[in-house]
Formats: sequence, structure tokens, C-alpha cells
Amino acid sequence: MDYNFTEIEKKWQQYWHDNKIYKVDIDHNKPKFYVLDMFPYPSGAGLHVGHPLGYIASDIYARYKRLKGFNVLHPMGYDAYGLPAEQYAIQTGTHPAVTTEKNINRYREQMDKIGFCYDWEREVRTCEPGYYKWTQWTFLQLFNSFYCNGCQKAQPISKLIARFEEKGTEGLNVAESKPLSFTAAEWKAMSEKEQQEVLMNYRLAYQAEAMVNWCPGLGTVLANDEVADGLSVRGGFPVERKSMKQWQLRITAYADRLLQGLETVDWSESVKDLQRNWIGKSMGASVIFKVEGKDIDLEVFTTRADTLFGTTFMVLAPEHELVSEITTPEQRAEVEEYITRTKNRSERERMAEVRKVSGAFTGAYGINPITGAKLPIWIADYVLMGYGTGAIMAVPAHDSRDFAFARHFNLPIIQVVKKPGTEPTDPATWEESFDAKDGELVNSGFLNGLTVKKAIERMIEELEKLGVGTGKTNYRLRDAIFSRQRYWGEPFPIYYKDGMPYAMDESKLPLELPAISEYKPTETGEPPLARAKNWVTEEGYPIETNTMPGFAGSSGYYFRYEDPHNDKEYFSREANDYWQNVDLYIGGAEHATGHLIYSRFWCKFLYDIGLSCKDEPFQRMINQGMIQGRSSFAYRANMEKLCEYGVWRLIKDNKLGVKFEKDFKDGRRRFDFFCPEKGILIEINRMGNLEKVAEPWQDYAAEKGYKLLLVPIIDVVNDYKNGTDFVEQRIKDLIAGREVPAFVEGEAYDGTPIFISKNLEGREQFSDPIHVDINMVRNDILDVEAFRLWRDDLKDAQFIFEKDKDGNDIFVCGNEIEKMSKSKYNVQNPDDLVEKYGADTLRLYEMFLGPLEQSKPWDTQGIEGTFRFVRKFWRLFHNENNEFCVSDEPATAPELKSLHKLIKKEEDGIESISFNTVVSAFMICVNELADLKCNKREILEPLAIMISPYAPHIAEELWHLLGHETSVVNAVFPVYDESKTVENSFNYPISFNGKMRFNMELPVTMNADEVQAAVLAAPEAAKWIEGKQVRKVIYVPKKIVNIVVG
RNA sequence: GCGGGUGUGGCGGAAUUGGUAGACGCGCUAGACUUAGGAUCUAGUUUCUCACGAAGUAAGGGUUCGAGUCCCUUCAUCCGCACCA
Repeated sequence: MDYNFTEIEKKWQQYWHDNKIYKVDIDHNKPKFYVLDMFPYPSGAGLHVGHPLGYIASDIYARYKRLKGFNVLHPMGYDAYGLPAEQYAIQTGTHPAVTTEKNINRYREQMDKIGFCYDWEREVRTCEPGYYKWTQWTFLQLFNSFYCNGCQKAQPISKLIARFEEKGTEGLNVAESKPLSFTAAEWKAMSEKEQQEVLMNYRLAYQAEAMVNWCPGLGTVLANDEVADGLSVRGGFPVERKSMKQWQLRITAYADRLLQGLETVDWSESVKDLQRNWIGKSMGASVIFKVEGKDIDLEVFTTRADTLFGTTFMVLAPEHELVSEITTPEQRAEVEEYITRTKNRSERERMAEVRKVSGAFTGAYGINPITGAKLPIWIADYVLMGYGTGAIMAVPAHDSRDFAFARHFNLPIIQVVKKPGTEPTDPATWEESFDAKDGELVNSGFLNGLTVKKAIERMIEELEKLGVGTGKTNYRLRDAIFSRQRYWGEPFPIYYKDGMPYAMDESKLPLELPAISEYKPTETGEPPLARAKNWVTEEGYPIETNTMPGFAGSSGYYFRYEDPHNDKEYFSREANDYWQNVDLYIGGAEHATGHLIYSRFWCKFLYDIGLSCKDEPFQRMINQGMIQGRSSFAYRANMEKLCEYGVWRLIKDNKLGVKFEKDFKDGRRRFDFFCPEKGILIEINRMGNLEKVAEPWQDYAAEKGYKLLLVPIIDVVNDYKNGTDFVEQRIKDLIAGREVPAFVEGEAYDGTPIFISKNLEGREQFSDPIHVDINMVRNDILDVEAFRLWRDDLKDAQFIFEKDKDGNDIFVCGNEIEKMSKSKYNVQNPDDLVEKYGADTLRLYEMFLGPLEQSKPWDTQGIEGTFRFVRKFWRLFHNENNEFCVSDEPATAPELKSLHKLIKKEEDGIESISFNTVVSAFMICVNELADLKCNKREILEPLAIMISPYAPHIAEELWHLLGHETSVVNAVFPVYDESKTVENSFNYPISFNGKMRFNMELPVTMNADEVQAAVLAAPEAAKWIEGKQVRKVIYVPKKIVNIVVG
């Protein structure tokens, strides 16, 4: 073999390792650059080709930046706490640390083979005490902080205590769970426990009763982003809403800063939008309604204060605390029945029934603070307790849900907004609610004639004047539930005294995860940590048994890479001043509402307390797309399914045989059936034209002396009932009516699986696609022998083959693009590809596949093209005998032009994360140089440097062959020289009326007049000008010449 | 329903941001060298047409000397979020 990648790659990986080529330290003589990958959770399955995609991209970027003179921090680590290892522990008793360690080693082995330039001395693992010490430490800082709304900053809780001692809650403007009010004297009079309870209302990490997503299948609570469609993201277990006491992070305090910060980072618009949506800021008003005959204030939130004149009823969430208080005795039974009914529904049921209107009347009435109108108060589960105040003023005319509700329960509807220039119509005739945001107000007293926008402002003004409402901003974002009832996570440095949680002293950190005997929850439902022996402080106080969630460790890992071995601090001032925040972050967009929000929160908090010099963690982010697998299918005739069509049932019941006839005169294939005992030949044919296609069969049957029954299956399928009756009648007639000789030709259906080729008729109706290992398929043709060996249970399967053009039997598979997954047998293992083609080819190919941010299918065959390119590249440096052969002659102009075009293309491509076009530029350049038979050092040396980010091993090998003693990693990227690429003539496309007709080589020095004269004088032009007048000539230098004729 | 993305050959995808549509690669076709080829090399490959030529970037309309690119309308598709008041 000419290019021995196995040897080369092994050699240089060893060299890089031995010489610590990728170790980085602070170097104030160089600008820093921080390139980060989202660190992986080491799962048992190992890496597939999709995983390294982002790692390869970041690796290229890091290597490129290094060649450009930057001091590049490019670390890697493991998000090592996680559910799979714990679930495995519950089943097998293996400590999750053991599983995790094993998986990490496998990941590392796979990553090493690809030749990444990570500084492994900076590796972090979230499950190691040296790391999670700082996760716990940050938690303590959060616990000991509150958020000051005035200065928009976290502050030490001691400041708050001092304030309470001085003036209580007077004029307090801080983030809080609920508003409290007390004087300094009252504060001082409180017991310690009472004071602690009060402080919980303000801490950034606090414990409180909350509606949580409880997942009985996992035995733990989950954060909102860990739940999708009412099921847990991990494991897919049902989730229910439940009120529990949990640790939470007051991330809502940062809602506005999280929103504003998005303006300062270079992220894709879609991820920013996802976050904006998740935070869900909406500006509106809070309005107080009195309850008739009672001294009760009912607060609602609305974004449409302008429609207050159109509100005709009110709705509370069934869990609303005032429901029982306001319900009248007559309505109590109905209301309670409704509450029980809604409470017993699971989250999934509730979501499934979203469009069903339901509710109950409380018997109470609210008073419209503006009009004084009496509004019936209802409860209904379309109003959610978790948003706003859990109560709404319903404006049925202009809200579709209120409209549906009003229609269903016959409540009045008043129109208050109309399209400008139209007259209001009677809402009773409406089909749906009328939601015109650019309309004007009617039936609304002092708001009449105003636009919606103006009316909202005017109404809020009025409400504030009357003291019955105020402008208010609401967020969809909830505080993050921070405790999990699991074992494999960071323990909380919290102990309980008198039932109240207290922070452990920082000197006690890390609080190490204790060994336990079993990993499931205790019999009494306590978290697994309750099994730990001596899980108490030195003073004997019990320690918290919850553990932190997965996102705890991943929220601040990027800081730790900056100073990973520091055991005095999270990270030093010096390290953070130099490395600052991540310049380029590469990873999946699926973390948009989880990790990427929590990390930003974490970073902003560390910024507030003076640790981080930046308040956004990731300056620029690229989300790589998923690499999908191409699954192959073989189609198995599905007898069960076929039996659903009456014919098959009859055939089965009558013990008729079945034969799949594969080679027929007209070239078509179809199912045919024989009755072995009775000698009946049945043809079932989809093609409609029964007469024509049945002819050969009639001959055949006559020749053999069988009775022939023709059944157009199209009848059976399209007209199920009649078709079945028809067939039934015919079969009965035939069977009952005659004495027929036994017939055994053909294969009777005996349960042997039968496979139908992709193109065979009837596939959709009568077959089950089964996934086939992609390694057994090439160009959609299944290797049937390999298939039989693969699935032992199918070794006797019968296949219906097709003929290829040479007359060979082939079995054609179907295919579909799906997510890569073991169960779909479409996984491409990078190890296999590295072994077959080398890491350099794999790296280049993954980049060549398409734009990094798009999802795209993996095409196994395509890698060959990239492999050819790499070998062609190698041959530039070698002669026919594979001897290294580079000449020191000066390069020619075309050679230099080719090189400098590539320099430009690579610089632009890498900066704009357009790696696929850079690879194609490499191919073009190498094709050109090969055509020029170029082996000049002046060209090849820069080329070796330039390819090193993509294909570091081959680059390093060639670099050393070129006589260098040091690594190509430390070389300098060649400088683009535009003068090398300029030409003194340009091959102009000449168009007439915008249509390109011919090309013409013209000197670039020509002016417009000269160009016009030259073009019009050209012999090819005559044909297009003939008989027409030249009206105008457009000349764009070095672009185009367009002649307008007519 | 709301928000965002995407639509270009048989396939993955290019197109310097308004200037030769289909680069580069896969696949396919033909040929060469071969005992052989899932190796290598050469040529071809958007569609229609024998050809001259014409059409062509989801569909329709517009702006322009010139539109894949800008504007309007529609459709398809993917991804988020979703009784959020």
C-alpha cells in the first residue's frame, strides 16, 4: 500500500502524546482563544459517527487558530453523573462509578483514534470530588445569596439580614417567592427557625413546596426541560404533577438578564428564539377584581387590559386557593366534583384533552373595577395555576379559548375591538373569536376609537389612578427544581437542625458521595442516600439525602478547565482574566432550554459575586446537526396482516397453499395460491385488467388440469366487504362442487417467513419492513446469505428475487433516513472507519458531508471519494515508486495561483464554519496541482500546514518528510497574497438580454467602450445582433458583459 | 394556533450575497488496463430535442439589463413551544 495510514496515525499520535504537543499554559505574549465542545455523557454504547462531528469541527478550528498564532485552550471532559449508570446499578448492583469509569475509558480510546488536539491534562469529570467540590461550593454561594432587583445583582444574604434588622421589609425590592411584610422589630422578635424560614423566601438556592414533575418510574422529580409530552426524556416514563418540597434555584430572578444577554452573544437565531420563548416574557397588567359581597381581592394578569370592557366572566384554575372560599353552598358539590375529576387526570390525559371545554360555576361574582359589571366566576382547567396568578378575566369576543368556553356554557359575548372602518357585528353570529391586534376599540367608554396599543396604555394609566391595577411583566420561566431523589449525583452540603436546612461550612467540602448497599429508594420512599451509614455531621445533624440534578455539574464546567487542578479555588483570578469565557462553543441545539440556560445563569451568578470576569459563558456558539443513519429494510410478507383481508383468512381456514411465483411471462410478480389437496389454482392480481394477465395462467391451469380461480385483489382491497363476499362465494363453490385430484406442486405455506423485494407489487399492504444491518447491503441489494447467517431464526426464509440486467437473482431492499440507533442497525462506528480508511479520511469526510449545522444522512459510500483525495494528496509528495520526492525549483504562476486561491478559501471557510466548502477547495487545488504535476516545496510545504487542521496525521508525516524537526502543529499558517491570484485577462460570459451565449477572453485593463467594441465585433455576436438593435451594453468588470438587444 | 428553519440533478450539496446555476464528491454510463475487480485511470452525466435550440433552482406573480439570491402570494416539509391569559 502506498499510503500507510495505520502506521502513520499510530506513530504521530504517540509523538504528540510523548512530547505533550497539546499542552497549553497561560502565555501573555499570545492572544488567547477558547474552543469548547459540549462534554459528553459517557454512555455504554460508545461513539457513533454522529458524535465526533462537532469534535472534529472544533478540533479543526482550534488547530487553525493555533496556526494563526493564538494560544488555544481546547479541553475535554465528561458529564459523568447520569441516570443510565444508576439504572444499571439498580439492576445489577454494580456501582455507577465503575460503569462510568469503564465507559469513559472506551470514549477516550475512541477519541484518541481520531487524533484530537485536546489538552488532556485539563480533563474534568463531574463525578470526581475534586470537581464537584466546586459544584457544591457554588450551591452554597447561591444558598447564601439573594437577588437585588434594584441593582440587578446577586448579593450576600448577610446584607439582607442587616437590612431586616434596620427597617424590616419596608421598600424592599428583591427577588422573592412571595411578598412578605414585617418591621425590624418583628424580625428581631422572630425565633431562629422563623428567621430561617423567612430567609428561604429570598435565597437564590432555596427549599420550597412546589408543583413538580414527579416521575414514579424513575422515583425522582424532573425539571421542565427533562420532560416532553408528559414523559421523562430519559427512559420515557409517565410524569405526574405533584406538590413536593424541593430545592430550587431562583433562576427567575435572572429572567430579564438572561433575555438581554442574548443580544450580546453570537448564537443562531433559532436557539436564541427557543430561549426567548422559554423565558416567555410578556408585558401586561395586573388587575384586582373584588368578589361580590366578600372582602376578597381577585388578582388577574392580562396582556390585553384594553379589553376590560369586554370581559363577561372570570375563570380560576381549579387549584386556585380562593376557590373554596368563594364557592356558594349551592354550587359546592358541582365545584368539588370538578376539582376531583381534574386532579385525578394524569398530565398526559390533560394534554390529550386540551380542546375539550369543561368547567364549573362557583356561584360567586366578581366586580369589574372599571364598569362595575357583575361577572360570574367559573373554574376550568384551561386556566393554569402555574402561570400568572392562576385567574383570568375572560374576554370571549377576542380570545379563542374564552370564546369556546362562553359558547359552551352560554355566557355573554361583547365585542370591544373592531377592524378600523368597519361596523361591529353581532358576536352571536360569529364562528370564532375576533383577534385584531391592529383594530380600534368600541363599546369601551373612554377607550372608544383608540388603537389597541394606545388603549392598553390608557387603561393601565386608569387602573393605576384608581388603585385597582398596575402594569406588570410576567415570565413563563419557572425556578429550576434542583433536587433529585437519586444516588448518582452531587450530595447537597446541607444538614438539618430543628427541621430547617443549614449550610455546611466550606471547609467541609467536598462532601463526598457515600457508599451505599443498594441503589433504589428505601422501602419508605426515601432517596437512596438515606441508606448511607453515618450520613450525619460531626455534631450529629442529619445530612440532606437528595442529590443534585444532572445540570448541576455541567453548568460551570467550562470554568474549571481554565484552572483544573486548583484545590484552593474554583478557578484563579489569573486564569480567568486570561482565558475569560468560551470564544467558540460547539454542540447540539437540543440543550437550548436546559444546559444552555442553566450555564448562563450559573455564569451570571459567578459574575455577580466577582468570580467570573464575563457574564456570558459562550460568546459564539455553533450547533452541529445530527448525522442520520440510512436504514435498510427487507420486507417480510405479513401473513397476519394479509389475513385481515378476507381472502387470506379464507385461504388459511381452508388450508390452501401459497406460492409466490417470481418469474412470469409479462415480467410482473405476484402472489399466487394453490390448494394442494383440491387442485385449485388461485390467482390474486392487483392489476385490474384480469382478462389480459390471466391468460397465461389459464393455459397453465388447462395444461395441468387444475381449476382456476381468478381474484382481482384490487376488489378485495378497495371494496373490502363485497370483495370478500365475492371471493368467499367463489372458493366455496369450487371446493364444495367438485372432486379434484391432489396437487402438491409449489410450496405450501408452512409458516416460513417470506421476504418480498422492495419493488414487488403489493408491498405496502402486505409486508412488514424489518431493519437490516447496513453492512449486509450495498446499493440497496441485500446479501441474502449474510442475512441468513445474521438472523438465525430466518435461515429458512424464502426470498422473492428480482432479476438484474445480467439475469442474476437480486433482492432489493428499501431504505429510509432515520436517527442513528443500535436498534435500527444503521449505526456507523467510527472505529471501523478509522481502521478501514484512517482518521484523516474520516475527519475530512465528516466535514465534507455538508454544512455543519444541518442534519444530514450518513452515506457510507461517499467516504471512498475522500479517501481517493487523501491518497492523491499523498502522491503529490511522492513519485510512482512511492518515494518521497519534492523539488526545490521555484513554483510557476499557475501553481502559486492555485495555492493562494486555497489559502483564501480556507481562511474564509473556517471563519464562517463552512468546512465542507474548504474540503472541496482542497480537492480542487490538489486536482489542479496533480494536473500541473507540481511537486515544488514552495507549494507543498504550505499545503501540508494548511491541511493539518483537517488531516493532522498525514500533515505531520509529510511535514517531517519535508525535513522539519518540530511538529506541524506549531507551524505558521501561510499568508494570502492576492497578487498571486490576479490575472491580466478575464474570460467574460457574454449575454444577450440576460442569457449567456458565449465566453470571450478580454484583458482586464480594457475600459467599457473598448469592451463594447470588442464584444460587438466578435464573430459569435453577429448571430444574436442580426436584425436587432443594440440598445444598451452593461459591462461589469471581471463579472459579465450583457448586451440588450431588441 | 404561535415562533423558527428548509425547499436547487438519481443523492450529499456549491454558487465570491444581484452577474456563466449545478462547483466538489457519491452514484450511474462508456472506454482503457487487467486472470479478476466493490482496484486504478480516461471521458461523459439537469431535463427535453437527431440536431439548431429550448426549458430549468417547490408553485404563481413582481422589481431589474440581469433573480436560486430582493419583494408579494401560495404550497410542501422539518424543528421548537403550546389552553401562557
